[in-house]
Amino acid sequence: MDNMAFSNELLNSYVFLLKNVSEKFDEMYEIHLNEIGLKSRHAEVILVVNSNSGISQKDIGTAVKKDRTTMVKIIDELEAMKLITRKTDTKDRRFFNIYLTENGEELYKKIFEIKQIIESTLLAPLSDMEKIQFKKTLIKIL
Amino acid sequence: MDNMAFSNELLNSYVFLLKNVSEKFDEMYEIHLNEIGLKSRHAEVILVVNSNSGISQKDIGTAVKKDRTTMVKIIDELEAMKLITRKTDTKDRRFFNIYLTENGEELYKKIFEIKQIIESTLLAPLSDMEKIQFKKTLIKIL
DNA sequence: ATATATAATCAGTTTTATTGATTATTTTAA
DNA sequence: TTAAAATAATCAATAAAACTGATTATATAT
Repeated sequence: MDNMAFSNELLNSYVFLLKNVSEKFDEMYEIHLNEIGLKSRHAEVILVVNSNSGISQKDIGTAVKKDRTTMVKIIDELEAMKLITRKTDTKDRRFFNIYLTENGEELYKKIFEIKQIIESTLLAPLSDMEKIQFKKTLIKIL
Repeated sequence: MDNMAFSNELLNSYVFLLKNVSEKFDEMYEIHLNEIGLKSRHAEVILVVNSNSGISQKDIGTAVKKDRTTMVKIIDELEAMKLITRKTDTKDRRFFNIYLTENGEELYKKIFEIKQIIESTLLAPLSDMEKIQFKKTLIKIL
């Protein structure tokens, strides 16, 4: 392309800006996750299970916006990696309760560190005030 | 899930907030695009071609982060919809120059309107000052 | 002239997620 | 209390999107 920089029209569009900023975070996130042998869909589930120990597959799916059959696959993968365990719910045996293993908890900590690194790297151009305002604005939109 | 609202930990993470805000925009964008028979990967290309008339398939690919073979497919689809045309570059016949048809230009206008609607809807909770600051911050991060 | 490089294309594959049917279990309602 | 309806997880088949690697046509460099 003659001009690889972003065009004025695009720089003027919130949809475009958000998409690109979000992708920038995602790309960096993915690179760091690959280094610890994870894909982002695994990390995502580990984060959810960490803050909702014993959650069901279905509810993890709701949280990460994946359907029930996709969750079976992802949970299978995480179980094969020994990062989570399925335990049949004693009150309702249709459910599995999902828990992090010790390895899973350690990996959670690493994922958390990665998040911190990415945020401090990519938000470096902002002042502290700007960072706080940025977060407030994002929460307002959500 | 017991508590479907977002957890404090997640609300405190820029990665998470950005991802979710960006998804919120995407979802609404997709709904509106479906109404005019487009997928977001088509709209994306129409926007690029609109502001870079005659651009090559490869360079569109660079702009929308898709590889050469994927671009062949998407351009084929857009051509079948009569929204763009391929014309062999007279200076270097390895290239196709891609142009919007009249239909394509009309659809571009609709896509632009959709963007405006989405932005004014989703950014409604923000004050004018906040909107301006938000855009400045996004540009700084990019 | 010959070798190298590049844009577009095609066939085949991979990845990710979906649909629809099935099993096991629980809840509802007659 | 028992038969019907509902629900969580699973499985097989399929779909959608993108990629890999080989091929063709053309252009550039030595």
